[in-house]
Amino acid sequence: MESDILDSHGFLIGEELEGDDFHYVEEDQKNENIGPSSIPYPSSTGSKNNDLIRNSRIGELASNKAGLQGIDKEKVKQIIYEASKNSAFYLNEEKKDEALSIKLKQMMKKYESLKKQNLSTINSKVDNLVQVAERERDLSHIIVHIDMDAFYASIEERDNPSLRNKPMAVGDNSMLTTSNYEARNYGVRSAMPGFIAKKLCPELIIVPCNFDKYRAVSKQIREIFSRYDPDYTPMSLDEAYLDITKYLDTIDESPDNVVEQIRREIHEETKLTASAGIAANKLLAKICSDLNKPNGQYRLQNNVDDIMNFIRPLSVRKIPGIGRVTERILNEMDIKTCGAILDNRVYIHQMFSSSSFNFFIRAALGIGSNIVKTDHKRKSKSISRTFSSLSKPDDLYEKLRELADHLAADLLKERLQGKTIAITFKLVNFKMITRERSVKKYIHTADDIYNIGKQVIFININRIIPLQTFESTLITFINRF
DNA sequence: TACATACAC
DNA sequence: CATGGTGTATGTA
Repeated sequence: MESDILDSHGFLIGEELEGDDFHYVEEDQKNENIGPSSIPYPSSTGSKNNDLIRNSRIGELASNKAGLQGIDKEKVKQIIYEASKNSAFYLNEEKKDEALSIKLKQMMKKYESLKKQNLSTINSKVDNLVQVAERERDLSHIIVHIDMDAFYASIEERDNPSLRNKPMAVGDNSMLTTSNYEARNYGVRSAMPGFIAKKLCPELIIVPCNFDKYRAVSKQIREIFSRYDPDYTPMSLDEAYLDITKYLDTIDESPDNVVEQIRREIHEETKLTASAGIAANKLLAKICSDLNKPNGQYRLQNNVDDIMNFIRPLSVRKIPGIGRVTERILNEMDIKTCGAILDNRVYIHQMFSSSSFNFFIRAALGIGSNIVKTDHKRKSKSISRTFSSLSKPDDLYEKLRELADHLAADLLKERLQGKTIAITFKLVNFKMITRERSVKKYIHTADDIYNIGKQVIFININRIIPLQTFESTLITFINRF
């Protein structure tokens, strides 16, 4: 996706928030995670409605660059706010935001006191840790990240020409998974409810998901990937990492030309476009693949100076693993770019866990993994469905039955078994509660899942979840292995 | 182990 | 007439 506020390198600073396509990932999820998860932040001022619009998921939906042929950003925000403000969903977002603000405020208290201290004794220790990270830098591989452009939407347009050049999205009235570029001009984005999108763009055409088709196309592009790296890592149906180092040894071509060729083959064989990033590791390749979207590629040379010049002005939000919340925390400390992470490394060190510190520092140095493998061991299997409020426990058990049957069937396909069953209740107010139970022996049958799940539900209906709220709307079973 | 949060897609 | 589903990592108790 094209950026609007560019610095000398063409990188986006500050603004951003285009958020990529949002895809259901039904298979081959290789989420190699990364970032700091729950950060022990405490703190902030009870921010109000306006802040919520700015900070929450709802605000995030509005903050992209709408406004070419459609409406401007303020208008988009306003429409989303009007459509959301009285909903249970919005209320829950507001609550979550308040909690976050309190934590942020406490964090800031700590930060302010740190700023008054003399931290010079810690300096050398921190610099040492930076040196340790620097020694991990490996510039010997050429890693490619390939990302299909508006994947689901492009497939639907390809197969139905009447959809072309019109604002269109894939999904349904309650949730969109992808929108095409015309729709994005109206502020219509993935992860936006269809009914809100329609308010932003009344002409919007919403096409239902067709996963079988997307999977088939995914298989096609993966076959192409395997020609260049048999050990490529698929991250989702439309995205993958390749290590083309070995391939380059067999041929007298530049990395850029090879990637052009991959993208050309994708286009010839699927009539779809892809974008790509080429760099020394997965972190950098991923960031690069976003820079010349759609239908473009970006090469970052395997050279420390180039990498540092590239990463220094980059908004922290561009780092995979730094999301809305972490960005907010960093911004609160006046850290907006990767360069600022390095400049404030001592504060980062004192404010965060060591694993978070290590993550931030490596990201800011442009250091990341360059291991690209196909094999992957799954750690959990889950199934979840949202349904309208239920009033009787028996209704809940019935849902449990259905989901347990499905889950067991899926487990059988992969010959999986596990020892932990977790159930997530989504209450009518959108609050999520999870309760789990581990057992001694491995289980995999629908009956076992059902029976354990039923106990978990039974206990919590009577004790933790008040009868009223157990008009919950969702159940998830998670099986850990 | 149990639960919550953050993140990606 | 209304805001999804699957998976991973991490912090805290």
